Amino acid sequence: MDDFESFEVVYAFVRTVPAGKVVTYGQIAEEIATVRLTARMVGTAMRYAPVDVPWQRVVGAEGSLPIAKRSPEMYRVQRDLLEKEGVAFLSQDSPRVDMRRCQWHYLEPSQGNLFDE
DNA sequence: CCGCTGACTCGCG
DNA sequence: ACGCGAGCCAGCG
Repeated sequence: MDDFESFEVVYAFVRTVPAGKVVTYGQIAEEIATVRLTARMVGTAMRYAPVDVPWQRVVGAEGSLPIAKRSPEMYRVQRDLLEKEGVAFLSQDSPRVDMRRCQWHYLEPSQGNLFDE
């Protein structure tokens, strides 16, 4: 899988996501305007991500972990990595990241301080 | 060129 | 809340 030159921009983007924060597949596809991407393609890019790319910080819409359906082992790995970096999950059984606290925004989230915490 | 395949997402029952 | 089907589009045989 060395033909995915366009995936480099995706990897570069993911490398900017700080530990403890996450972004979604759709968000990446949306925020990278230099190349046309779909969430599915971002998924493929993550599957073949180089070792220096924190792939675990890319999650599904609403904080889900889409890999869970295809591979329970990978789900466990991703969840462990995220919890180790301090990412909060909504509950033990529900595999959902607390997006309100952990989603990382490349652009300004908005001008208003939302609910804060 | 055609058809199938996804670390996805959204809308509907 | 949850499964299902449809849309998505670059790669690959």
